[in-house]
Amino acid sequence: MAETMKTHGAGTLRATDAGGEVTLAGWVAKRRDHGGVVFVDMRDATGIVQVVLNPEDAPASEADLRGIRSEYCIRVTGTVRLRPGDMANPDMPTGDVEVVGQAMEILSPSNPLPFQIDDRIDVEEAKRLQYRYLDLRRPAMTENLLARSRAIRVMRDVMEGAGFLEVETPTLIASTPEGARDMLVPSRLRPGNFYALPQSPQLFKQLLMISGIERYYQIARCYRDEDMRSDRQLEFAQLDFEGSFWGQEDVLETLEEISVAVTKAIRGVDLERPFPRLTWHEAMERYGTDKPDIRFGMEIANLDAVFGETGFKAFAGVLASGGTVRGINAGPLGLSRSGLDGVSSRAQELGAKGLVWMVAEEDGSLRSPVAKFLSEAELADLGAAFGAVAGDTLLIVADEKKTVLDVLGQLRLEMGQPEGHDELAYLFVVDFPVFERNEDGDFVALHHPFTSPVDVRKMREDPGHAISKAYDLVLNGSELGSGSVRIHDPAVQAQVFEILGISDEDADRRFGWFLEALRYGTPPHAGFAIGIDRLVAILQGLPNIREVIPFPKTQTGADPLTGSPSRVDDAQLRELGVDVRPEVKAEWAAAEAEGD
RNA sequence: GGGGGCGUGGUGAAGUCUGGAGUUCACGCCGGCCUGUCAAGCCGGAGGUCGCGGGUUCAAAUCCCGUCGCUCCCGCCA
Repeated sequence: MAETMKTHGAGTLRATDAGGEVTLAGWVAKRRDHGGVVFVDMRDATGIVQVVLNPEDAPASEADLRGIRSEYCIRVTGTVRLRPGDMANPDMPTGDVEVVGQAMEILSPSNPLPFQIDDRIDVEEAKRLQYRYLDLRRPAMTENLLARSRAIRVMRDVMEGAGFLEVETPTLIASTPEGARDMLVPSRLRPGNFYALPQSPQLFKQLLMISGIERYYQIARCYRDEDMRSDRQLEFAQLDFEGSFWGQEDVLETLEEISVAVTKAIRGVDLERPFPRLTWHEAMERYGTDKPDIRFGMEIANLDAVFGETGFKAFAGVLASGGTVRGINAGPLGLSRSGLDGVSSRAQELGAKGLVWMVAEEDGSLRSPVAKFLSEAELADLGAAFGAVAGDTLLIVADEKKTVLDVLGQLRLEMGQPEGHDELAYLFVVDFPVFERNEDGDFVALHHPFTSPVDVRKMREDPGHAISKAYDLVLNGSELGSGSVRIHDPAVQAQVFEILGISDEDADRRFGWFLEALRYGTPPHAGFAIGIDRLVAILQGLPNIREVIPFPKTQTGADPLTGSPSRVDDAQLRELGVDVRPEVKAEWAAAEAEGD
């Protein structure tokens, strides 16, 4: 690569470079001025190396030599040498060598810093985002961007190797009010009209299948105008791909290839294939969630049979009304009475009416406030159902099924989820239902309405229990992405819309262009989208995806660095044919009066 | 839309419960000394609207009300 201002990367120098003359350019990560000799830890994109500036070598004027400060941008020409005596620093990759400066020039001084650029120092995230360009100088952040770049490159390698064509789809598209809120962009050429930013390239990639592309992929930027979380941003990146004449197995196999390659590239670990698979039903029954963390056991046990004829009124009542009794063996928690009561109130916070705890004793009995209401046989069966050994804590919830699974699934995570990220548990969740009921009791698509059912006739007869050809990829309890075999038959698509309560006119108005396209020899096709931010964050062992996004938004959608989002001139709005509503302007005025 | 946590010199924290002089610690910054350090060391110094507004009180970083910002979570995210 052409590089006229420097000959080497600071972090690349090794003992084998000793004796050579180098020119480095980078930043002052640390300065240690001994009055005579000055040590400078010099950092560039490749890492850090120690530079020795000795006044006897006259590498610079006395003013420059004493004047350099943290984060000054400097250039040094000098000789690489092995560090004398026992001065090697085993904690640095470049610690065997140092650069003896013969010439040092200050390329660009730096203001005093708003915070120290040091991986060992915690700084409030808002401050980091305000000065993100400084935050990104930290080696840990550089490392995150590197991991991200590497992940994307490996994804491209796998896709290109498999004959996929990278095709870009538009980001100014029609709004389809379904699913997440759309990010809207007003149109100047058609005042009062709006584009939406894509929540995913879904329909465009299906169009590409109809176009005969057969194998498409894209590193796609997607937008969802919903509230943020540690694993959700307004805009995010996905590896989106789709294949014609493809089924579920083709997609899952490709996903394994991608996951294996990315994990190898970032973590240096070889994953075992095939990945475990759970049906959606199994995942819900055993883990209380559709994205189980299977790095630990603590599976949910169904206790309905144990309490089939119980005299314990609370459980009997729940069972009589169609509910269920289930529990988890949380292992040797060693909690006091008040600690256990704390777990109980946590369960109530999560929506349970109550929680029964039991502790297995040395003699095999179960200690619990409700033990006196249970028969010998019930207690024995319970211990067996949980495989309880002395010291184990059993947590039992009785309620309607959804509540029980919700509460136990969450408690399971809170009691058992491992802290670290050393272990990586990928799995596929398959056989999702086609529909779920919303709060009004209407059917809504669990995945999206273009997902193919396994059996069309069964779907018509009993939509509530219909299985779809949809699947998710899960890593350590996080949903990395989802995909499905799509509907390629317009008649099936019409039936799905019908069950969803979307009238022909509605479907035609919103998706007519797409339904029309389906009528021109659409190949069977299937695909997937992997959330790149989440994948890289988990592989890097990070708690939130902002760490792997160079310029993320805060939870309220702001960028503290650039000040977005911001108000715009009335003149701009007028051109667009839109106006800010009076009540919003009133809020602005009130805030200004407050001196905000 | 709702719940929890946080906001104190440039940075991070303690102080807040139980009101009593802007008090403390570490880092950074500025100056001095110092030629082998590597989170250099020693000496000295500067630096504050305790997020903001209101209230209670003789007295508020501390108690009360409101508000803003950041964050975690629920809702939401087909």
